[in-house]
Amino acid sequence: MLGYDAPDGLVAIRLSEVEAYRGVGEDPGSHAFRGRTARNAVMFGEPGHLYAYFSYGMHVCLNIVARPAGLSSGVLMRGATVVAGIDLARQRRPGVNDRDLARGPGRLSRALGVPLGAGGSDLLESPFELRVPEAPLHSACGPRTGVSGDGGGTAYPWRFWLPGDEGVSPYRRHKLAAE
DNA sequence: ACTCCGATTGGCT
DNA sequence: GCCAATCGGAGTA
Repeated sequence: MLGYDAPDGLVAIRLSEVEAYRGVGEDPGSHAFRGRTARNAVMFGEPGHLYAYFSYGMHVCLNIVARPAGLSSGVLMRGATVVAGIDLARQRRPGVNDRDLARGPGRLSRALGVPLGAGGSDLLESPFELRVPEAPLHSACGPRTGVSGDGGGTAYPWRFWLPGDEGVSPYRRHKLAAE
């Protein structure tokens, strides 16, 4: 579960789907593959911090840094259900079904109200709250969505989701590398 | 300086 | 199913 206490109120979500990205030279699908830049610097920093990036000119996507500082990594939060502050989440996403409030990476950041500028924040400190499930979850894994080129195929089956969970994002075929 | 394009979404056919 | 929206980063010159 991840909560964010924004100036206008608190929303918390329960994650249903994530994608893992490794780092320099290891993972062609990773923003860190070609080395450290100003944009991806957070991926090289402390685990538990927030790597936020801006995509398609309109969306903010949120990642949790997972590996020790000096390496590089990110876990993209792709799908979730709202478990607290649902009225506020509805305000932030007018006209959207409750199920769809956080079901997708761009939707998720909007429902939580996390701005791009929050990138680099420690998710273990206020105004964030990150909690891990008490018992292990049964998850499925498969190819990552939307990743083009070599990083998208079955060589990197690092999309993880909870089968049947309503917070899993709608399936989209990833772009396959040439065969 | 200039071009290409994306870890997407929502609206329209 | 198809496609426009929208803009910063990264690669090239």
